[in-house]
Amino acid sequence: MRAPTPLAIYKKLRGHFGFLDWWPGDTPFEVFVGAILTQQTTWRNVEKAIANLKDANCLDIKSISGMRLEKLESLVRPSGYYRQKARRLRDICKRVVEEHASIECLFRMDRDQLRKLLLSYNGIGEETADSIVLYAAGMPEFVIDAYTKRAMSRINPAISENVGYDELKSYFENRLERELELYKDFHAQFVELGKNYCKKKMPLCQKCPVVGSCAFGKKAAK
DNA sequence: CACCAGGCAAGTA
DNA sequence: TACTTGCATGGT
Repeated sequence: MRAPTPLAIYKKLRGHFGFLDWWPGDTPFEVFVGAILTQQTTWRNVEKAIANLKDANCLDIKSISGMRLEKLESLVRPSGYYRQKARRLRDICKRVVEEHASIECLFRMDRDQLRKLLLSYNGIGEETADSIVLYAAGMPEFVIDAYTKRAMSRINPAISENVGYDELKSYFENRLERELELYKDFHAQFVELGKNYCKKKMPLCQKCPVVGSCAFGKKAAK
């Protein structure tokens, strides 16, 4: 049994979970902030932080870039690592305001240039940069995260859970059409799969919707 | 109680 | 280059 192709995996997930209207945010800036705050944290906690920023009427780049650090810390506290995140978020917003005036201007950049610029900010790594490019700027950039690595390592024995970020990203991009809605929904499907069927404590994905093609599941079923 | 969540950057060898 | 460590709240 050969490992399923990315498109075959997507079709199975899509059939199981349906289309996921994922990471909606009222504005691109809200998505941008959410992408940074959600690092190594549950979305539930990020929602609290975002709600705090909204309640304080501060969910805009000017407010955050000029805010006192202690105030921003108190607002984003529920998202965890709050001191690091507050400082990094503020510094990133400051740089965007100073060097690009607005998020809208930033997002008018070429896709590769935007990604490189985002990576140059302290606090934005590969996954966050790609998430921002894909969901906030709306450009097709495939996102890899811990769930994607874990799920793929179980679905395809040739892929290690410790696979490099760029390596796995290229694996998908080389086998899929570069299409915005596909990239957005595929990543959402992987997160849904991860949360429901592919957690660390669930080494055998018996109920996994991709189980028919999952080597790990078949091995366990024997 | 222990363990984990949609990472990142700085430090070490 | 490749590993290790600190960061922190909130849910199960």
